[in-house]
Amino acid sequence: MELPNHAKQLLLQLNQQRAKGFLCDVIIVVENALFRAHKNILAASSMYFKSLVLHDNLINLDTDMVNPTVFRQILDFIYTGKLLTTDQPGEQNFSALLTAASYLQLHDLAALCRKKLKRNSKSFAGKASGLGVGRSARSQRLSTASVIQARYSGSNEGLKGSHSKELSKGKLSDDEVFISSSNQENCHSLSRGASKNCGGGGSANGSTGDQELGLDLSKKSPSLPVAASHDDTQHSESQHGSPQSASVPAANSASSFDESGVGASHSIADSSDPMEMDLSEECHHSMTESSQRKGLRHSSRKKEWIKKDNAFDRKDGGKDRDEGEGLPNGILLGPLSKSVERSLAGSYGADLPYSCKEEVENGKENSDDSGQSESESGGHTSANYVYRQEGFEPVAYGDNLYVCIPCGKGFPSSEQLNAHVETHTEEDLYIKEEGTYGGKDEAEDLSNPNQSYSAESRPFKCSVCEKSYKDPATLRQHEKTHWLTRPFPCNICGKMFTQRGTMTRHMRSHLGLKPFACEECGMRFTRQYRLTEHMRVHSGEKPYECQLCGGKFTQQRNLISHLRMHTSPT
DNA sequence: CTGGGGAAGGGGCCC
DNA sequence: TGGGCCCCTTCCCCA
Repeated sequence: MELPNHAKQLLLQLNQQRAKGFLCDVIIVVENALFRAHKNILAASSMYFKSLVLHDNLINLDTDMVNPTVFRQILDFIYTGKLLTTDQPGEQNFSALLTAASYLQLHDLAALCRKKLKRNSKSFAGKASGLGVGRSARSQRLSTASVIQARYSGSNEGLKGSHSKELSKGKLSDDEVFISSSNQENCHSLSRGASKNCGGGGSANGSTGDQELGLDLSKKSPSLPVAASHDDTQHSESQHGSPQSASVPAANSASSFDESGVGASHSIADSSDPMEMDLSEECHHSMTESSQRKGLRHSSRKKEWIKKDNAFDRKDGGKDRDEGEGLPNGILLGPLSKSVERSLAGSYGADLPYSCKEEVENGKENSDDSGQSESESGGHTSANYVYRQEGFEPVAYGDNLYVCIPCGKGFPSSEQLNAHVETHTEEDLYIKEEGTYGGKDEAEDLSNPNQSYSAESRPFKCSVCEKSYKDPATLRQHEKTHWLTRPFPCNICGKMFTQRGTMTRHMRSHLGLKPFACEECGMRFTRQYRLTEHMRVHSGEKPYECQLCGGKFTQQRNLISHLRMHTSPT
């Protein structure tokens, strides 16, 4: 007995899950693009992947061996068994595919490509120029090898693996020759241990030297400008979307996020399949330049690397704001991956401490939110950066490395993401019922004093409820209370908050930070207000008086609970 | 044992 | 970004 389509259906489901980011537990960084996938699938497809995903949730691939376009094809191939063609000329594409497949130990795919190339052209070796790499397979191989040697000589350890051993034995296939020259393994292993060896030392992006310090870590996340200058095309509509109207990528190529409209000159930008979350060239370059001009801030007007200064509380022992400059764990690839990996090497595995933010905004709430989010929620030991894509909803916010692809919301853990994904059965990300929203009850709404304010004094009205505010910032702050997903997670317990201040305050309780001390008794408090309240114990002041019985209280809240006693039926 | 008050912790939210 | 205030809740003490 056998279900004929079982495997196919299973793969289909998995691919759909990949499209949604559901249960994805690994991120593959290719040059400037992120791809999400399932470890099991990758491990099943390649021994190389298997070794990579064994210990890491983030995989950096050697950009000399694979570019985002090719990797997207490969990922699609892994999940579907089908090789989708690109705009690239066939030979170039297959050549690049062969290189990448060899590198990734996807032997079936490599064989397929070889066969295809042989069929297409007998002179493949002389003609083929690597896609996006601009070299022939042969020269690519050689140059890569030399590059690797220059960069990593003497640093092979840890995962340095069977490939190099086999290479030394001279029994490698073409595929395997590539692999041995990959820096991936080195970086991979180093990233878990002493990734500094991968960081300042070399960049697979080919930029010179020290990218590790290329970020302007002192820069705080700026407020997001309004109105994107949409470059064009595919996803401009999503720029106008509220959080729930984020573009939903097609499921057949689930490889992450679209960056259409930017980086058009990039080698992958002309792909018809808008799935990469691609750090655009501009962004990437700005980083590179920045790294080259260490300490200088990039001048990209449109996109920028922003610091997610997430030391939760400076007063409370938050790390120095510029600590990132001295971060020890340089990562091999570009700044994003470096930072990602660095964060992965940190205390809270899934942190995405850096990202590139594009200052392209629609000026709507979601944009602001992302901006705010970017400046918030962070590990207590790392600065966070978020890559913000033009025309795309907020993606990975700080620690929220796990991003729901359909809506673009980020989550600090895969569990939370998975829980969130299930909510997509709901039409709306807002809990919006008649007269009830966001867990608030009607009574509270009706008692909302704000409603009595005139429209003149409070012109900024919430689109969800009837509350209105004096300024847009407060309105934005308020509107977050309607969101299903709270943007500010606690890095310790994962609890989510609508406001950073609340999260920061919450973090104090984790760490026992009580900056406010009573001069009388030495008792310490997490909040000034508590100290003020407490001081009444010493002064004997009881400013809160029950109008019914005359009872006096030091705390208003105790008066309130006392009043309940009066009013309760019992 | 129970209920009330005192004191405090923590979250929500507006300013 | 932090302060301030509101709310809910808990813990402890005591009558």
